[in-house]
Parts: sequence; structure tokens; C-alpha cells
Amino acid sequence: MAGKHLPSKVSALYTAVEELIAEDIDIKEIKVSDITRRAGIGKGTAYEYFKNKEEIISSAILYHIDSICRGMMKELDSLDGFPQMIGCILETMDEKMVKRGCLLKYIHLLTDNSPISKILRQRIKGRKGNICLPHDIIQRLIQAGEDGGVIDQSLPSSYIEMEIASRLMTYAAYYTLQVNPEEQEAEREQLKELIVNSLLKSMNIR
Amino acid sequence: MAGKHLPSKVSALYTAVEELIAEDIDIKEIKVSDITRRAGIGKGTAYEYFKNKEEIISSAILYHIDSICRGMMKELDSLDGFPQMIGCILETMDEKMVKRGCLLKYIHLLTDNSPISKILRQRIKGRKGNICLPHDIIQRLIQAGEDGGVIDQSLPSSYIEMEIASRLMTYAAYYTLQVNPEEQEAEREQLKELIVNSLLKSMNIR
Amino acid sequence: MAGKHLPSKVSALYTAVEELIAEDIDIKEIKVSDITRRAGIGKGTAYEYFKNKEEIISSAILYHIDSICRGMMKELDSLDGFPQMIGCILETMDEKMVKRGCLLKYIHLLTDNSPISKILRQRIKGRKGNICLPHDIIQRLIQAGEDGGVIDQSLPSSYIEMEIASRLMTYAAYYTLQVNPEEQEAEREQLKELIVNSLLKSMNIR
Amino acid sequence: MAGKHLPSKVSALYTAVEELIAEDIDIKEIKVSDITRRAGIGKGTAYEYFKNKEEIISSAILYHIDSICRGMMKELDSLDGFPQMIGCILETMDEKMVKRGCLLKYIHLLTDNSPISKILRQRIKGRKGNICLPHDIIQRLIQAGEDGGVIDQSLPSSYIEMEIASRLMTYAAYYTLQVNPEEQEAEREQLKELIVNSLLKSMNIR
DNA sequence: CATGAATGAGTGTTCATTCAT
DNA sequence: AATGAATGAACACTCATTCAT
Repeated sequence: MAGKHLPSKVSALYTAVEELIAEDIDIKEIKVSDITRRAGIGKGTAYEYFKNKEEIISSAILYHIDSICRGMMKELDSLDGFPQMIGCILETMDEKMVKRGCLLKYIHLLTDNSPISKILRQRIKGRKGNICLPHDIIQRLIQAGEDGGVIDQSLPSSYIEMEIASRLMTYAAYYTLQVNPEEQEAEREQLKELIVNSLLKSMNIR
Repeated sequence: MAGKHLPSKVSALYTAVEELIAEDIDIKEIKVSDITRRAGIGKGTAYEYFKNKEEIISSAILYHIDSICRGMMKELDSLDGFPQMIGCILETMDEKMVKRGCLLKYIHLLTDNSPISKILRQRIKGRKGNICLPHDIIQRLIQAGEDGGVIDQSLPSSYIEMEIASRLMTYAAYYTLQVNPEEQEAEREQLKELIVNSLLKSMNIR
Repeated sequence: MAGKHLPSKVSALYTAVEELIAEDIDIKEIKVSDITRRAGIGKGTAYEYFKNKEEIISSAILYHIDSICRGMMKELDSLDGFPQMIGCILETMDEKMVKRGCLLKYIHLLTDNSPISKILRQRIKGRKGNICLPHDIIQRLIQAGEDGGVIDQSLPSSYIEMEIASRLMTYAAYYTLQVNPEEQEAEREQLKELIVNSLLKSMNIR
Repeated sequence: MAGKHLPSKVSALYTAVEELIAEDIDIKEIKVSDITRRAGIGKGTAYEYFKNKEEIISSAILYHIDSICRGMMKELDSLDGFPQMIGCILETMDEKMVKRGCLLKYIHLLTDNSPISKILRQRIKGRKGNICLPHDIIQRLIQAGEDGGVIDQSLPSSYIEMEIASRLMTYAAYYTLQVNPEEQEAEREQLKELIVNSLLKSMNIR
């Protein structure tokens, strides 16, 4: 993957899918005609580039996730230390990702039993090398934590992953589920601090 | 809600939906004819009791969730102290709920944008009084934690809820996402202990 | 097969297909909606009884051929002797079958490479017992010819079949290909006689 | 028609169509893209030379039939006598034509109701002069038969044509319909002799 | 009450044809 | 002249819902 140079029609399709998902439409409800109309191209054109609807949507999602994660990775590379990194991730979620509920939707799409979900899981297993996923970001974090000595290496790795993933997921969900946007706005900074502290404590038994 | 006395056809429909969901079929993929065939009743009969497909499925799910949560509540009533309670919940997940991925599916259904999800959210807002939901169980836990002094009352309540909910969700997801069942079996006890400890630490600033 | 009691919708579909074919529409051009509209039923209804379009059409054709051939068989049973029988068949063709080009279309459908053709061939191989086909009529004729001593039994059976089948086919084709109906009308009686005589000669070397 | 000098792209298209038909694909199933891909030219190019798909295919078929029939005519010119000629035709069918089922397919294409069939019939009526067709070969045969005295001139010409055409068609069909190639191989010589004799008898009342 | 046969609106996909390059 | 990317009309098939029995 990586940025590469997508054919213009493909990139129009990807953008269309991204927008539709951002508009809170159920993924399974999206019609091929919705996508192509929004992309400003003919319906048949989509089938010049993709085998079927599932391919179109799953490719768009993978591309989008890959972009977000690559961007995040780059940011992380410029930072030093686990606390800074986790803070940066939460910060970035505030800025763009969660605005669109992307992370949550990604979780859905992976844990679902829908056809698209099945394809996504296959593709992720198949060519993970090229695609940058949330999982890679968590691994990066863990590496930084172990290097910096904030993660007790005697803890099972699955526990560590769970602790980090659950905090990120929940922070993502916090946005979409919370009802009073103003109240939430005020609490947010405190929340992030609490989350970072709680994470540090939970990964360090001592 | 509560047990009440459901008409026999309704209860057959609820059971059918429960079974179909347990069979790992995508909810969107479930057909009315699947449900009625499995329930052993005529297709038209379903429409004597429900307005449409979404009503059938969302009612069945709500009923199911209500049952599980009521059962859990009863168990919690017989216990004393936050740690015992959270332990009991994790234990129960081991025994039945997670086996079927129910909790996770419930999360999906609430955070989705599918028609069923929308109806579920509406109904939960509308008549929450009668229905017992996971949220109520978390509130019960928090109450117990505050009474027992293990929760620092100066922390924002949304943070507390998040910490608890995220641990439960992730423990649920751990099952469905993990691949080697044997390995996971061995770790499980350690994991539960780590989770309880981590939770206690994170809710107590001191 | 045999007459049986077809569900009324099925028989409506069969009649519709028969009419459409009789109207000289290319079989591959027939749309499901043409059939159901003509049958006066909903499009979905066709799919209650048949798996797909090919099934609908091939079943209708088989049914139709079976009816014609059964009728013919009954007529032949009341006759005695090869020449009478072959005369009767040509006569019947004059009366109804060829009017509709059915026999010719049957030949097409069997020697084609179209999807419907493939299904027809399969079905004929699969359950020939129940279905009465032109081939059975030819066999009946041959039997009568051998019994009556007009067929030289030393001739290869494939040759005998070919001689009979080719005469019947060509007589059928004569109708549809000929252009001046009046002229043909006048010749017809002479033609039939010539055909019968020629057949008798060709099957008897002596 | 005749050999002329076809533009190279046109001749590539004709060859491609010929090959595809020889591969036992249903004519209706042939896509323009199949043809142009096989011809090694761009899809748009086909439309530089032909108005539409039907034109491409029907022109290719006519060209092909014309070639075969012209070749046959040339062979017949070098022979003398009806029996020799009919024998030569059957021989040639053994060698090449029938190998590809061409004659049979031609019959189909003329008696069909497909769009291609309609165009073919129109074209044949329209400019028959230039195109050499099976019908011309039969006329040639009849001429030779009458000249040689083996055809009773009091018989209606339509009968004579039918007798000859039906024998040729059936011999062609014999190949494609027969199942055991070896058995058929052995019978073939006898068959041809029987056919010639039967033809001679049937055209000579005396 | 209960049924399931009948329905037809709605959708994914194909492919002949066009046209800017 | 040659191309092939783009198009959208057309069609098979599904399934939620109805209603006569």
C-alpha cells in the first residue's frame, strides 16, 4: 500500500466511501450507486477496478486505515517515551480520527460477521506486511514502553495489548456515545490525563 | 419487561433469533423466513405480533439482554464488595455470555448505524425503566465501589464508567479475537486477577 | 411427467413460455418479466417454483415436448404398420406441431451450446424414463418397421435412425423455410407421399 | 465477396470469431471484448469497421461460409457425375467442416430467431450474388444429377432439394450427436455409401 | 388467530457502445 | 486510424410484507 498513485477513479471511489461512512450511514446500507454517484463516475466504472461491492468498500476502508496509521506512525517516530506517545495518540483522536468515528467503525468492521468484515480479515491476514494497522501502532507503543522501562516485562503480552487497546477504544467510544458535547469538552483534558496515568499504573505491577 | 408471560409464538420467535445470532450469522443477513422457520411458525404470524423485521429482532435482543442482566443483578445482590462483584461478572462471562459473543454483539448493535441499532437505541432511551441493561450493572458496581470506599469519589463519573466498561468489553473481545483456545485457557485466571487489580488501582488516585 | 396436476401458476408459466416461443421470439431473448407478465403473475412467484430462468424455460419446453410426443404415441398405438405411422406423423405435423415450429426449435435447443440447451440435455439424460421424446417416437416407428418387415435388419441402426429423423426434420424445416405458402400447400400432399416412399426404399436394400 | 483484400484488422476479427465459434461457445455468449482481445486489436477498432456486434459476427460467419463453399465449388468443378460429387462432399465434411461443426452451426444460425440470424437471412437475401452458400452447392449437385440422368426431372424441385439437404445435414449432425467416436469411425464408410445409394434411389422414381 | 402463496420494489452486475486522446 | 477507459441501460434474482383462506 502506502500512498502510491491511485488511478483517479479509484481515489474518487475511496473518498466517496469515506464520506459516506463518515455520514453515519450503515455500511451495509451503502449501495454501489450511492458510491459511484458521490464519486461522480459511472456505475460500470467501479467494476473496471473492483470485482464487486465488497471489494470496493473493503479496499477503501483498508486504504483509509492505512493512511491514518501511517500518519500516526510518523508522528510517533518524532516522539520519545511511552507517555508522550500515548498522549499524542489521544490528541490525534481528538483532532481527526474520532471526529469521524473511524476507529470505532474499524473495530466494528473487524469483529462483525458481515461479508465485508470477512473480506477485511482475510486481506489483513493475507498481506499485513504492506498495510499499517492499529495493531502496529500498539506494538510500537509497547516497544517504547518496554524500552523506557514503564512496562513490567513479566506481564503477559496479551494483557498489555488489551490494556492499551481497551483504553483507546473506550476513549474513541466516549465521543460517539456521550450525549452532551459541551460537558464532554470540559472533561476531556482531565480524562486524557487520567487515562495515561491509569495505563501506566496498570502496566507496572511493582 | 421482566419474565412476564410472553405469548408462545413470541417466545418461539425470540428463541429463534437468539439461536441465529449465536450461530455467528451476520444480523443483517438474517431473513424473516429464517426466523419463522426456526421458530416453527408461519411467516404471517410474526407480523401479528410485530410491525416489521426490525421490531422482531430488536425486541428479541432486548429481551435477551434483559434476561442476562437481570440474572446478573440477582447474583450481584447476593455478594458483598466491589472486587467480589467484578470477579463474579468476569466469571459469568466465562460461563455463558461470552461463549456466545452476546455481549460483544450487543456492543455492536448499540454502536452500529444499522436500522436495528437505531431502533434499539430509541427503545432503550424510551423505556429504560423496565429493561435491565449492562449500564445498570455498571452503575450497581460503582455504587458498591463507592460504598466500599474503593472508588475515589472525586473522579469524574464518566471516567469511572469508562474504566469499568472498557475492561469488560475487552475481556469479552479477548475471547472472540484470540486464536489459540488452549493458550488462552491457561492465561485466563491470571488475566482476570490482573484486570481486577488494574481496575482497583485506576479508580483510586491516592 | 405425464399430465399430472401442475400447480396453476406453473401451468400459467408453461403456457406463457409456449406462447412466447410460438411468437418467434429468440429463446435467449426471453426475459423473466416477459414470461411472468404474460402468465399474469408476479415475478417473484416464478421463483417460488423454479430456481432460475433456465429452469423455467427448460421445464416448460420439456413439458411441451412431452405432451406432444405422448399424444403422438397414443395415435401411433391405434395404427398398424410403418407406412401408416409415418404418414400419421407427417399429417400431425401439418396440423399442429410444425405450425409452431416446435420440432425445429427442439432440435435447435438440443444441438445448441446455450445454457438452456445444456440443461435440457442434462435433464433428458437424467430422467429420460418419465419423459416422452421424439427419439421415443422414432424408436416406435423402427419397431413397427422391423415387425412389418419393411426395414432391412442388416442395416446399422444409426443409419435407420438418421434416415427417419432427417426426413422428419426436413419436412418440418420445409414449412418454416419455404416462402410461398400457397405453392407449398399444393405440393404438400405429393411431398408426403414421396417422402414415405423414399423412406421405404432407403431402408430396404434388397 | 470472394477472397478480396480484407483490411488486416477485419481479417483478424473474422479469424477470432471463427475460432471462438469453433470452441463450442454459444454464439449468444460471445462478447465483443472476447473477439477483439483474441484478434489482438482494440475494442474501439472493431467499431471502425462494423456498426455493431451483430454485424461483426454475421459478417465473419458469412465470410467463413463463403470460403468453405467456394472451396467446395472448386473441387466439384474438377469432378464429373452426381455420385462422385456427393461422395466428395461427404468426404470433405469428414476432413474439415464437420470437425468444427460449422455446417450445423450454420443451419442453426439460419433457422434461429436470434438477432444475428435475422441479419444473416437479410444479407443472404440481399446480396446473394456475391456470396457462395450451401444452397448453391446443392443447386450444382442437382444440375449435375439432371445432366447425368440420375434425377427424375418430374419430381418437384423442392423435394429434390430437401432430399439432398436432409442427407447432408443429418450426416453433419451424426458427428456431433454420436457419442462413441470409435464406433462411429468404423461405421462411417458404410454410412456414406448407404447415404449415396439411398439418395440415388429416392430421386429416381422409376 | 394462523398461515404461506403471492408480490414487486429494489440492487448488484454485465457489456455493447462511445469518444477523448 | 487506433485505442481502451468510461458509461448506463438492462436484467436476474431476493425478500419483507400482505391478505385471502
